[in-house]
Amino acid sequence: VTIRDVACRAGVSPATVSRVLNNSDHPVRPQVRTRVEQAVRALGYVPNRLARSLLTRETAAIGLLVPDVSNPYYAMILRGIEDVASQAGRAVVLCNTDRQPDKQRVYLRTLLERRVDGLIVGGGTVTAEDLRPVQDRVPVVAIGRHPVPLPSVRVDNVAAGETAARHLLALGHRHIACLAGPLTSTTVRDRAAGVARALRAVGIALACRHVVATDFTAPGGYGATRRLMRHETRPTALIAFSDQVAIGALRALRDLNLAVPQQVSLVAFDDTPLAAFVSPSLTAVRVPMYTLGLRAAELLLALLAGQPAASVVLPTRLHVRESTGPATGPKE
Amino acid sequence: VTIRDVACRAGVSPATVSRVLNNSDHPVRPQVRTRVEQAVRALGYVPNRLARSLLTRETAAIGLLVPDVSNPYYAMILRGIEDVASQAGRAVVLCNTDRQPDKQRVYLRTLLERRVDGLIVGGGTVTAEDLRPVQDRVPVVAIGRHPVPLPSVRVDNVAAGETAARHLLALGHRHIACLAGPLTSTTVRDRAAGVARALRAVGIALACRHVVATDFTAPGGYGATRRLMRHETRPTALIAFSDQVAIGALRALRDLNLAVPQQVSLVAFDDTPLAAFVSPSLTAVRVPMYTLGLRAAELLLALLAGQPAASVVLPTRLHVRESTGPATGPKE
DNA sequence: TTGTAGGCGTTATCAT
DNA sequence: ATGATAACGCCTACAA
Repeated sequence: VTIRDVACRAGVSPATVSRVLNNSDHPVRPQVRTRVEQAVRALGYVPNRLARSLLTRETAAIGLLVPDVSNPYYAMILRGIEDVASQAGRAVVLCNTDRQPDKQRVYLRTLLERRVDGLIVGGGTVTAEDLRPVQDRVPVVAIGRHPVPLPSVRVDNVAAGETAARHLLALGHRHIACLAGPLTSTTVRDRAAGVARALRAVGIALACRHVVATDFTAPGGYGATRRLMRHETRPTALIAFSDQVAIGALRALRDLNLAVPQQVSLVAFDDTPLAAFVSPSLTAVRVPMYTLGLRAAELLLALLAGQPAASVVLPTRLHVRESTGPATGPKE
Repeated sequence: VTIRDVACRAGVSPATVSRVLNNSDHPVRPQVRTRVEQAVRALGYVPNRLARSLLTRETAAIGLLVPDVSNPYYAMILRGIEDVASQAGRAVVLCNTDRQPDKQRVYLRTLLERRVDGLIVGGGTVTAEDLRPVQDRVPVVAIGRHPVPLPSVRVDNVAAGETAARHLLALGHRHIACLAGPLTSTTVRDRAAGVARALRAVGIALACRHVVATDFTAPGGYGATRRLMRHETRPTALIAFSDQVAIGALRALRDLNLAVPQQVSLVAFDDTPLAAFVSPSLTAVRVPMYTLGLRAAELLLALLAGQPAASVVLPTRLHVRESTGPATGPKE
């Protein structure tokens, strides 16, 4: 059932139906308008956006490329994006890349074929080469720092890393290690750089083996912690690059009979709702994930509206809770 | 740049280009084929799926309606769906309904306008009326039990509820309460029904005030637990309807100086990766969320391929960990 | 083996 | 105020 059928039934032309449906500013006699509306209802007519898009060259769809939505970090970002997109009448097409270059390429390609109006990329792992065929066709907004120059919404992860490290340094910790995420992630690298910088500022070097790569999961954090704590010179403080990793670390430390924070302090990143509820509650650097998505979507919409792109850097803040404490002062 | 431009540059007709691009079984001279391929590359031609879809009446897109992707439960489901969809060359359009009827209606409508090939609904909150205009246009698969008859993929939540309750009964618990989710969710109602049934079987009634509604979050679980434990007759065991809720409960119990499992036992639902890592680790009924999404997508693809729809019921299993123990036998 | 032409469902332009 | 007509970019009979 097409617009012609409706036109037929209402005894008008397709053009008129179109005008009624789109609340066009073109004048339509009220009589006719209601006749059309009745016909629409009677026939259960649902306009075909494909046909419309073909003509208008707008799909009202945006693509989202992230490593993995089952990671709460990206799930929250996605929620922020979808909220503003839907409010603007736009649909979100989701793609999970798992940080795999070939997946990324394929997804980017199909998103272009689908003629999304714009897209948002996260994870910091899309290359300039992947993006070249995309960038001059549709606006692209990045979440997080990307190797490619792109309008972006991000937090200053270097500063955040420094904040985490300084907190521990202030508590007297000198042996600090990182439970990082995938080392291909710019976010991970920036946080590690921040930690390293804060340590260097007080004359401490962050040894390579004190930055343990893992994935952003609790099991990953668990394994990384156990591996790390095997070393003869155990760190007295850990910085986990996500809440999930921190929760895994917490369990590993418990299994190793290391009390948190009495023997080992732990700082987490992200600060999802869980951080405040686990025991001990996690001292964490809050990253405003929902807002990250929200602002990214807003930025993209602005670009689509022809407005200038102003990259955004959102603030992070350290929330001190139970998982950090003074370096074993009493004993040593 | 359209297919005509490519045709032009390659010195052939659009039809030939189309045949090359779609690997049509229609014969094309190898020479010509490579000429076309070169032209495609030279021009950076990206086919327009909208135009294609308009003609073929297939968009290779599927819609997904869930309450909230930032809930790990749905995030995992989404991941499962997206994995099989992308493998089948299909895109997933995500919609967050927040269980709000009007949002659902709007989304269903726009998904129809976009001519998705089919859709998957989760959350058990879509009504028959909402679905009527949809169902006879595109195949719909449900995740979880729905008030509407629909091919579905689900777990037996009644049985799962029974399992959880029986575990506690076997440990000697007689005062059992539920930290439920939104009572509009069929999943929640089924689990509660299962618990009630198991209790009834041993002559215990599940009082209304022992089923506390909340949302599926840690703060929600925290608040619900505190409210519940104010009662003079405290339950000795709690059943939380998600891991998040359970983690909130764990914190509330700690704040109330109630030891888990010594004074209060706790069973969780879902069993996300976190469950095994928090302390005490959670005895939980595992719900295979990823598989739920996977199978739902497979079911939808089967329907789209014209194959018959066979609803699926996935098994759940109780994983006993640290959060449950015998009812205060020694003391009472 | 290749090309031509018609149409998928809309909207925009130009008449009326 | 309404209608006819021509695209939008592609696929697919059918013709050559």
